[in-house]
Amino acid sequence: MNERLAPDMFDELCPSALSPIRFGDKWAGMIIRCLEHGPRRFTELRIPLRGITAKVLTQSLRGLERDGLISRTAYNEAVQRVEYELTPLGRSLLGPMAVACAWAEKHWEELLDAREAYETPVSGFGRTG
Amino acid sequence: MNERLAPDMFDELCPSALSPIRFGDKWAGMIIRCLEHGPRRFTELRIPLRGITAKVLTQSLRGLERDGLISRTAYNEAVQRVEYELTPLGRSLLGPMAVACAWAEKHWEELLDAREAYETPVSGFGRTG
DNA sequence: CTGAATCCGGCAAGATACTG
DNA sequence: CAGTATCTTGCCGGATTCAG
Repeated sequence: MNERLAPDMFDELCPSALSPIRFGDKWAGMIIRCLEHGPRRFTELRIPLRGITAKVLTQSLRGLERDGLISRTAYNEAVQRVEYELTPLGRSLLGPMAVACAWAEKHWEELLDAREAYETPVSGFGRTG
Repeated sequence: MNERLAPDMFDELCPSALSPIRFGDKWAGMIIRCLEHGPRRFTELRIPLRGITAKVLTQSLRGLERDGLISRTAYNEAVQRVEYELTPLGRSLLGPMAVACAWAEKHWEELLDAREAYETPVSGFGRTG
């Protein structure tokens, strides 16, 4: 169990501003998903969160810890090791997250259309017409 | 139907940063709730959203409109009147919002406890210990 | 009444460099 | 490996003022 996190675990434009539903800060939702199947190490988390800097990842993890959604465990070994894991409270968020994802998936086309329609108003009869 | 919006429709510290689930920007979730039972006027919306400035309300409304979640209708009458209303897409968000609210209500105490515990680490054995 | 214009402070997010 | 320190930039939210 607890296989490697795939580098392409998330879509290229994730987190997308197109979804109106957010969990925590910019990266929190993705981090929670990464922890869904067991504890993960700091560096391990950086793989699917392409390009996230250590500082930003630390910030987001601290926020989740503060909210009681994840726990942090440091091991005193030869090689430094720190693991993050979902708390029961954090795990209870998976339900609402699934609902949010289902909604986004179902209405993605509508969201795209709305955005496009707003950007290109009909023949100039926009707000100023 | 479509009674007045109560000034105390929302809790005093709403929107609260305590809930990790957000809908749109800071005010979007509350605006959507305001529109749940029918169209509302600009000034009418300002009542329950205590103290929101016209600029910020306009911004949030524009964002919701851009996302296809609400529609805007201006009436050419003696007194200027503009109404905002949920689109079917916007209305479809009420489900996920109910889920989010139920989650927050159920786990509110845990969230408070987590926050408090994080602020006051046990006898100094905090991160730096 | 329903905004638009302008200005501002604060904070989020990232780049970069450094550390135990 | 798992961060911290520092700096910079951009955006968010709000105050104030003005307009159709």
